[in-house]
Amino acid sequence: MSTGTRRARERASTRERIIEAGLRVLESEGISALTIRRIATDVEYAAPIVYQHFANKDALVLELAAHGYRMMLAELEQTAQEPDIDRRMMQLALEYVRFAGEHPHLYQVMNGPAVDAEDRRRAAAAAIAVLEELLTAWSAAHDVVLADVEEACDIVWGTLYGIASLGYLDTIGNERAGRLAQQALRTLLRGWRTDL
Amino acid sequence: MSTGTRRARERASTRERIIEAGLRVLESEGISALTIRRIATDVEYAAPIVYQHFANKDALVLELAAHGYRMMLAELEQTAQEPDIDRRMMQLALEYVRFAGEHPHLYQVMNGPAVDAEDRRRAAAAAIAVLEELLTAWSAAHDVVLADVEEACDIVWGTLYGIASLGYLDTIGNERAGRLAQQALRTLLRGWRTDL
DNA sequence: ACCGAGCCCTAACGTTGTTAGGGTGGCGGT
DNA sequence: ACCGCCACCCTAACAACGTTAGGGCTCGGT
Repeated sequence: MSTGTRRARERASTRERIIEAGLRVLESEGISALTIRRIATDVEYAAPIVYQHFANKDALVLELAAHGYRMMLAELEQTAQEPDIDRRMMQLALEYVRFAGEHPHLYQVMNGPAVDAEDRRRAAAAAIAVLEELLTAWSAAHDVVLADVEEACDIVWGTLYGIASLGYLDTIGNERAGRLAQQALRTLLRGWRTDL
Repeated sequence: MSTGTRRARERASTRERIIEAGLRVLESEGISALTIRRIATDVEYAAPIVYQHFANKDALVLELAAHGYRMMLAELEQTAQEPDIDRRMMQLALEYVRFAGEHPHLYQVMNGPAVDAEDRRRAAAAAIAVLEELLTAWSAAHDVVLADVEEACDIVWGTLYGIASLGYLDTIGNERAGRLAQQALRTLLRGWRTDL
C-alpha cells in the first residue's frame, strides 16, 4: 500500500509537470507550438504518456485555461487592497486588460473554442464572482439599486472581454485598450448612477 | 486576346465558387469541416486547385471573413431606416448580436486568430464607420461633445463584440446577449450624456 | 524464484495543409 | 492543316498533427 501512495503521488506529479510544460510552451511559443509531442518531449516522455493523464488534447487545454483563470482571479483579487471602491473598479479594469496583454496566448486559449461553454463558465466563475461582489459593494456605496446585479456583472465582464480582445487582436495596442476599458467602465457606472 | 479575357473570367468565376463553397461549408458544418479538400470536392476539383487562387488556407479564410464583414455591414446599414437616433442605436446593438447568433461559425472566423490584425482592421473598417457616423450623429443630436469620437466608437464596438461573444460562447444565450447589449449601449450613452 | 501488473516506448493510422511532377487538351503560329 | 507550347488539372507524396495498438521492461507480491 505504501508503494501505492507513492505511485499515486508520482502519477499526480507527472500530471502536474505536463500542465506546467503546457503553460510554458503556450506562453513562450504560442498556441501553434502547443502540441502533444512537444509537451511530451518537454517532460521527457513519449507522446502517448499524455493520454494516461488526459483523455484528449482538449481536456489538457481545459486544464491550462482553468489555470489561466486562477491566475487572473489572483490578480483581480489583489485589487482589494484599494479601499476606494471607484478606484478599485478602475484598477480591476486595468488589471483585466493587462492580464490579456501579458499572457496573450493563454488568454486566447481561455476564451478559445477548444474549451466548451459549460467548462469555461465553471472555470471563470470565481473570477466573475469577484467582479460581482465588487459591483454590489459599489451599488451599496453609491445608494444605487441595480435592476439586476447579475446582468450588470455580465455586461461589465463582456465589455472588459471585448475591449481587451480589441487590444490583443486588433492594432489598438494594450495601453490604449487599458485606457478604453477604464473609460468604458467609468461611463457604464456613471450611467447606472444617474437615476432613470 | 478574346480567349484571354474568357480565361480570366473563368478563373475569377472558379475563385468565386471556391469562396461560396467555403461559406456554405462554414455556415452549415462549422469551422472543423472547413478543409481545403472538402471545399475542393464541393467545387468538383482536386485540392491543389485551390492554391491557384489562394496562397494558403489563411488567405482563403481571410476572404470568407471579409465576406462576413460585408454581410454585417449590410445588416447594420439597414438600421438607417429608423429615423429616431436613439432607437437606431438600440437596433444596431440588437442587429450586431443577432448577426453573431445567426452566423456563429462565420462570426467566429471573422474574429478568430486566422486573420491577422491589419487585415481584420481593413475588413471591418466599413462596418465600424457606420457605427462612427451614427455616434457622431447621436452626439450632435443630443448636444454632447464626445471627448474623442474614435475612442467612443472603439469602446462601443468592443462592448458589442464582447457581449455578443458571451452570447455565442458562453451559455448566456443570444436573446439574453441581445438584451444585455442594448442595455450596455443605453447605459454608455446615458453616461456620456450626463455632463462631467 | 516466479508471476502478474503497471509503466513506457515504438510503430502505425487517418487527417490536415501544402508541394512536386506529369499528363492532357486546346490555342496560336507557320 | 499541322505542330509546338502553355495552361490547366490530377495523382502522389511529404511533414506534422491527434490518437490508438501492441509489445517489452521493471518492479512488487506470493
